Amino acid sequence: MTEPLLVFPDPPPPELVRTLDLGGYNWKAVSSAQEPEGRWLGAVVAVGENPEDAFGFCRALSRRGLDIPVLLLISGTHLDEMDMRDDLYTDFCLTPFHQRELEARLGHLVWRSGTALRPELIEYGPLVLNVETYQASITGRPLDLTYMEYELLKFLASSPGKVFTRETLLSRVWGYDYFGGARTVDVHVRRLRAKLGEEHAGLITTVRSVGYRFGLSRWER
Amino acid sequence: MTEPLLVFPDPPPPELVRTLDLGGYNWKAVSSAQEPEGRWLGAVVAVGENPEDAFGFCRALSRRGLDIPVLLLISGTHLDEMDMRDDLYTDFCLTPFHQRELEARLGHLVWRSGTALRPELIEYGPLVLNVETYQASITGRPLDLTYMEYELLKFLASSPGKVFTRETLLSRVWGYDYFGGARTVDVHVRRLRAKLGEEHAGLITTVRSVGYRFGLSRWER
DNA sequence: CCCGATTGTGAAAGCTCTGTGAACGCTGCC
DNA sequence: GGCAGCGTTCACAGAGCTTTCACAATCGGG
Repeated sequence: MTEPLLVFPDPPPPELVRTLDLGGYNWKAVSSAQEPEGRWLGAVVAVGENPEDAFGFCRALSRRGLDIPVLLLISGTHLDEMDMRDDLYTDFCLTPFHQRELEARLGHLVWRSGTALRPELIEYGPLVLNVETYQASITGRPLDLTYMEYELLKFLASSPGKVFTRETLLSRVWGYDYFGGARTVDVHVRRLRAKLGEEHAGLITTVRSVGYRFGLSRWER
Repeated sequence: MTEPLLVFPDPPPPELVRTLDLGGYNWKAVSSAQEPEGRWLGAVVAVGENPEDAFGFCRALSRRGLDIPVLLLISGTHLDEMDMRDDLYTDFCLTPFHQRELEARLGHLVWRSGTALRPELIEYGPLVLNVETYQASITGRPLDLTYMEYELLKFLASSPGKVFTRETLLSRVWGYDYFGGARTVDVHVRRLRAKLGEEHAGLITTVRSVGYRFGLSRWER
């Protein structure tokens, strides 16, 4: 079974339920962004009488670090509410909707999270991470990484060049509710560097007083 | 002026032309994917009687390596044609469309290529600060800045031409509760100037008895 | 042109941050 | 129970950065 879709609000509009069930989707309705745990394929958010409820939900999702595509169901009369809120949604569908259109949009959304957001291979220069098999290799040489090492490297390598603070890494890699010392990150980075080998240890650079960065150390892009 | 939108076919449907012009978009219609040269914000592809024309155009775009978002204009009767072609488009809009919906989708498409694809940059003349990667460069040459140097330069460059007192800089860059001497600012400015190089040291000017300013004021020079 | 105020400069002290080795505790397996 | 692998924590030392200070240079007003 594939990962479920997150649906807001709870209960959702009946015509949405119908389309989701007819399409064979695995879904779960919630009434707050605090509830969802684990992994989600995407979110379908119905904008009701009070648009702020829906937008608040979207905002809470991204604050919690759930980086998933969001499909908005919105009536034409509320279209203006979407101005300047591009960051809160991925796609939208006007209500009342045609069954076929929503199906197409859902399908596209799912396709997107299945490919664009989740490549099975993460490659950067000599480094290759196979997300499916949990294998990593550099210059063809296989890396024997532990679970946390793998997760950390995967997260860093997903956004080459971007600097992450230790707090961000702890919450995104270890879990948003993780409670532990920031030096844990240091130690894992050290072991990663050691396993990458002297030659490639520089793939992970330290940004003093900020955190760590993967790749792009020498002003490219 | 911003980069133009690519529109297919040539001539495009009149109601599309109307929306594009009303929205103030810079656009150009083409009848083949071979024509476009240079940079494009995205593409709007109207699917007509013969859907294969449009899809062929999209396919040709990606084959040419134009990695731009594509908005499909398609009638409900042709929705089935989109099955298994998720890779050819980014978003779609059913025809006949409501002016307001197409505007919203266009806006979202443009927003996407303006942010998701581009790093967050602070630019001023030859200076570029990448906020995400904590990297800075001038005339393409990378600057190796320390944390405080970077923060100070970022703050100054965010308001070109504006003069800041040392006290303001201390409270805004170092922190509102910072307790230290004002000369600290001087020293950091000096090292920034040194790293900017003789040629660009003047980017930070001293305003005697007041403070420092980044960039040239309108009245000088 | 002189003098006080302000800013630039070099060096050194002091502090913060990171790398590192080692130890601890936990878990699952034999 | 003993053991091995893993994640976490800790203490310490070194490196790098920030801040301070004294002094030189510069500016502007009288």
